[in-house]
Amino acid sequence: EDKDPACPSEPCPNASAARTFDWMKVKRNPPKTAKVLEYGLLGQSNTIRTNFTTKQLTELEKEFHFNKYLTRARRVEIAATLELNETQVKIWFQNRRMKQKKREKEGLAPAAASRSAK
Amino acid sequence: VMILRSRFLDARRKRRNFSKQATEVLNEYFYSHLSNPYPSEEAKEELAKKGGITVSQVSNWFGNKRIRYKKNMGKFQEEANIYAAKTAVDATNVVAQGNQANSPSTP
DNA sequence: TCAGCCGATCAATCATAGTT
DNA sequence: GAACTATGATTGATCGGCTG
Repeated sequence: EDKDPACPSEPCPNASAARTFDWMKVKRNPPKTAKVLEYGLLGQSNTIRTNFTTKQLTELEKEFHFNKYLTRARRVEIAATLELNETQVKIWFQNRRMKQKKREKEGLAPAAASRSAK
Repeated sequence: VMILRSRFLDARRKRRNFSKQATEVLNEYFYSHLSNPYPSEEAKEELAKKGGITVSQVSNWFGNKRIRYKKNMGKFQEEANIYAAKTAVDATNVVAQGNQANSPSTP
């Protein structure tokens, strides 16, 4: 069985095997969280994912238990207290809510789960 | 500012590799839909059922697979060929168009 | 017109399981 | 058994669509 002649060189746009489809080219914009802080050491933007400290996470989690949704005022408050952007706080709550939903959904259907008895 | 990599507390991360069966089902879908490997919620449920895993695990698998595949396509060529031979439905462009009565080559 | 939310996904990273 | 690789899960952040 012969598939295709495989293309030696070049971006052969018609190879049944290894074609590059659009989804493979998708590129996300780097996080805007790149702060150039005080120092002018810019150059490469800190396109790094912010690592929240345990303290920040603890506070956020605490707040989440109190309110699943934040008001503008509360968000400003928390952001200031934890030294985060309002956006970061907003996004954190959004992600947290999704996580919560996922948890509930999963923890509520373990039903039959027995593959092969080992 | 040092480490703080206190990622501890995550004892939950007790990973277990999927069964051969699950991996088989997932890869079959992935490679037979290589032009658009984004299963719908229904498809995910179907795959989850066939593979004996959860829908979330199916989502995680596809997420990881897509990223890793495009990161290093060459590394998956062999695997692609293996599964490509198994199920070939997908054609260049996704599909759809209203016909739904017969599938050309499918037992 | 526009900011916040949802749902899905990305992308980097963690921690472990499997190989060499 | 260390060193390296394969892989499942987690998560801050992005994308597109919908809505008040």
